[in-house]
Amino acid sequence: MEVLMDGTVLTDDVGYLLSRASGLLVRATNAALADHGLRVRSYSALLLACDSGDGMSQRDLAEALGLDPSQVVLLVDELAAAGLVERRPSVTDRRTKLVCATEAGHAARASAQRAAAAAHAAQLEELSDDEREQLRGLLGRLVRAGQPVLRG
Amino acid sequence: MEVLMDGTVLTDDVGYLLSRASGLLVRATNAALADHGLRVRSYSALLLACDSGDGMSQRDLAEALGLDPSQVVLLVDELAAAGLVERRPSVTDRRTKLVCATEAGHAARASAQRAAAAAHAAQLEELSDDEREQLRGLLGRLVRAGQPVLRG
DNA sequence: CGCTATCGTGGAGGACGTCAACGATGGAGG
DNA sequence: CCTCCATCGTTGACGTCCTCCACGATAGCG
Repeated sequence: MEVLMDGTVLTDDVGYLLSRASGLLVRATNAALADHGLRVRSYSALLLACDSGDGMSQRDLAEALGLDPSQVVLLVDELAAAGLVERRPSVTDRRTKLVCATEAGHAARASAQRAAAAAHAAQLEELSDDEREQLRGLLGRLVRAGQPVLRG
Repeated sequence: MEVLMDGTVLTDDVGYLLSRASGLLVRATNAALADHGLRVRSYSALLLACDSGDGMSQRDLAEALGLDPSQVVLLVDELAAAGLVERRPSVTDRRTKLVCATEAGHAARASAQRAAAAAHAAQLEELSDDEREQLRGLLGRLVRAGQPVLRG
């Protein structure tokens, strides 16, 4: 067991700060994405669908997003209802449905990404470029250590 | 790949990593605190109640936790039902109720803190002490920048 | 052909976030 | 003193999110 001085003061606890910082950024990004009819959840799913050219199984989507597969159903339903993605049957496995971004989906992604990046930058303006990179590196290692199978 | 734009790849997005890392830590800490009948929420509130000797108004609790005051009501109800805190009337303002930790509350805090710190350390073992400190500093600045009024 | 695993889907239940309203109290101004 | 408004705790409503369990359909293996 190591030095456990973390958390003696709540506002200095890494977990507390992580939760608060995440909440602040999510809220700000949700507000920015509202104009585009998206939320962080659906926007993230749209991003993944766009970036995987051939489409992405809902199972892989769930794993990449850290969600339960049952949540992905509603998420894809919502995106499909908006015409941003479509479910295409896989030719190799008739159980899986590949989530593919439509042309409208790619267009929405482009404009939504600008809005998200703006909110993002506003929320992170406290940090310099180097510090942002530092933060990203540290968080990336934490996430990959806690969630071993992570594509990318 | 040397892409420097945030969000071009979802798994490199600071917001995504923040949300995932926070979720991982919260889940692990909740599991560790379950044996003590606490969750991260109630544990955090208990910490604040313990550390403010004279007690803490529910309004200040809400602000410190970043919650809506209405949520604090149920939170304190739960802790009070478990005998860990008690609501004492303020002598200077009869509207406010000061949340004070009982002796059982202080005891529970001590044992729960060990469990929480263990889960904490396990989840953060990927990082060195220096890096943890770095992370804490960066997150602290983010939170304080986004939530100007924050007291220790 | 069975047996087991996986994929998408649905539903139940709880935790959580947000907002609006209320009674009780405090504080400032006429 | 009395009136107006702000604040504190509380309640309720509504929507989002998470977790788990179960089902039909399909895959893969022996």
